[in-house]
Amino acid sequence: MQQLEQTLKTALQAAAQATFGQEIPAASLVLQPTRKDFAGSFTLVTFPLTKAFGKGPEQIGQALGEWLKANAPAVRGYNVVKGFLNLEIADAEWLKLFGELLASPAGAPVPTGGPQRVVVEYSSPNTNKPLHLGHLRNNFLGYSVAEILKATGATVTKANLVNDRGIHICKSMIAYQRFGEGATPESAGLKGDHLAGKYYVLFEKHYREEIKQLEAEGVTNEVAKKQAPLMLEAQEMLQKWEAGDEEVMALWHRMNGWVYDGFNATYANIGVDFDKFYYESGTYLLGKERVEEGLAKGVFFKKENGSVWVDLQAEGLDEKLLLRADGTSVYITQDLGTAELKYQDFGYDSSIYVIADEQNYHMQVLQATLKKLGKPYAEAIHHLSYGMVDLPSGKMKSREGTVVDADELVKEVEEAAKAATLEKGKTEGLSDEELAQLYHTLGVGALKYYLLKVDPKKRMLFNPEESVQLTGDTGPFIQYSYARTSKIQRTAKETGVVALTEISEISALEPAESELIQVLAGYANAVAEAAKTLSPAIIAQYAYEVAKSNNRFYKEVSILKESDPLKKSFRVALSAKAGETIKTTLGLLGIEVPERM
RNA sequence: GGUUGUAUAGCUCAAUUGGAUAGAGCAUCUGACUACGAAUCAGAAGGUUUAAGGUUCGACUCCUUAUACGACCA
Repeated sequence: MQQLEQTLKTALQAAAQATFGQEIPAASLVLQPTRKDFAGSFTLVTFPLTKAFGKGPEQIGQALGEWLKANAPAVRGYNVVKGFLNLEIADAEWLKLFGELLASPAGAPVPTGGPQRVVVEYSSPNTNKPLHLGHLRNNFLGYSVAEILKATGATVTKANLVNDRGIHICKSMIAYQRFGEGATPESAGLKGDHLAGKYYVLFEKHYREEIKQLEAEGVTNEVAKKQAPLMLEAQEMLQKWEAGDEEVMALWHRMNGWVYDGFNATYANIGVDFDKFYYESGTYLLGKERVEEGLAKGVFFKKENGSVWVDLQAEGLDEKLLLRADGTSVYITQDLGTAELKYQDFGYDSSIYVIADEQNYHMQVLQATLKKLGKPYAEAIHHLSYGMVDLPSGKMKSREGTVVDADELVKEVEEAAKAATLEKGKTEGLSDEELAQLYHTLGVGALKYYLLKVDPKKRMLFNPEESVQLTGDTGPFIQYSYARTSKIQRTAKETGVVALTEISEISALEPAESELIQVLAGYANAVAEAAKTLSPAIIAQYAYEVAKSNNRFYKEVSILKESDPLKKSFRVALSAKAGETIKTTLGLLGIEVPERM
């Protein structure tokens, strides 16, 4: 694509010189793909040239187009609609472009001049409850953004900061001590994260009852919340934890171990991975050191009660608490430590935090605070802020039992894929393991595509019925398009058809062919744009576009039934390239492709 | 109260960053399988882009004000 666009731009400059004796300013020399309803493949907008050239937009378009048609071999024809010059490209140019595509291997890096060493932090779960739908959007986004950045040639580290300490963990532990009766994941027949989550819910339930009880005795709600025995116990446990109490630590290790086993199973199931785990329990002390450093430098200050604050009013933010009066840390304390650890470990020039948009303010504070400390990595911090996932019934609330559990959801989409596959009845000869793998590929593919196709920064609605849809703008639609190309390649191999490598002998192209080539050539653009904006949605849209174009090509021209052997092997090659592009593009979203479905 | 985000077809989302007649999918209607795989393709219908002003050759996009919903900070 780069080369063809360059050819056209050079030709346009020559045309402008020849007809108007002037250059087209670089800012105006932007070619955009021609809209569907008009003839042509590339469009130059001529409105901006009217002043410089002293002519009307249509006159300019006519003059440039006429010159190009006569003098530029790449341009086969043109048409002018108002201020738009649409250029039709000669088949030979499309073939040359296809030759370039064939020469560049699948997944070749797309250099963008963006950051080279990147840390993407995502997932970052709490160890007191299992993953839910909201985490899925986070995990899919983080994984995908990391893959997209890798595709630009960057060295990317996927990091997971586990929130493994704090009062919420103690709540689960207290409830387990009281009601657990020594249960283990094995004895309970539950994944470890679900087991821990069960006790967290139990804590909340009994805690609410205690509050009610106290209120009945005439205590105000506010006081009751603080004085409920369960809460006092939990706080006592937190202090013991900070003091390193042996018994508490043993229980903490034991329960967290269960939870990690559960998380790892979920991660494996949804196909995300990490290069590095950080634990809040291992970073909050370093964070406290940074607070001390800030005090020593005089950029933080202490209030009379001993709490430590940073004043960010000059940055348009407020005063922010960094350390409580009793010396215990708050959320941001450990963030200061973690940022530094990550920098020590990986020396990033970009550090991406995949965190929901409710933390926008928090992330601004973190960055501003690091700047105050004069940390060189403060500028490298980027918050990939994404919107919440809503359910048709409203917001997810664990307290009201309206959470969608991640493991459950995956099971459901697999079931839907299974039902649809059995109905189609096209999978004869596949083993049970292969079938299970297929249902998983399709189900998770549908789910990932559904969550990733929406612009990350937008709040989105999760419709359970739509998420398991397999037709239309969905993951399986694109996977199906791939499966067809795969079948073509298998049959071609069996019948001894060899994909063309020397394209110069092909003469005329069908519209569906040149269009597909143009779409395939857009891969680099899509990756560059997605990397710049940290938006997998752009990749999802591109994948959909490729699949559509590939389907049209499949429908409109014969591939294996073509009688001309040269054309046949050209089309086999084009189909193969389309399949390959779909595979690498979906790969950037963490979606796999089936050879059959 | 302060800061901030969002508002596009019945529903869920796009719109190449200021360009053409605002596009897809779902749902509705019509057509195409003795055709390389119909999980597909072709088509119809569906819009005062929340409202009112402004900027200019040109606005869903930028500016002002208002309204609605959300998030965060006291």
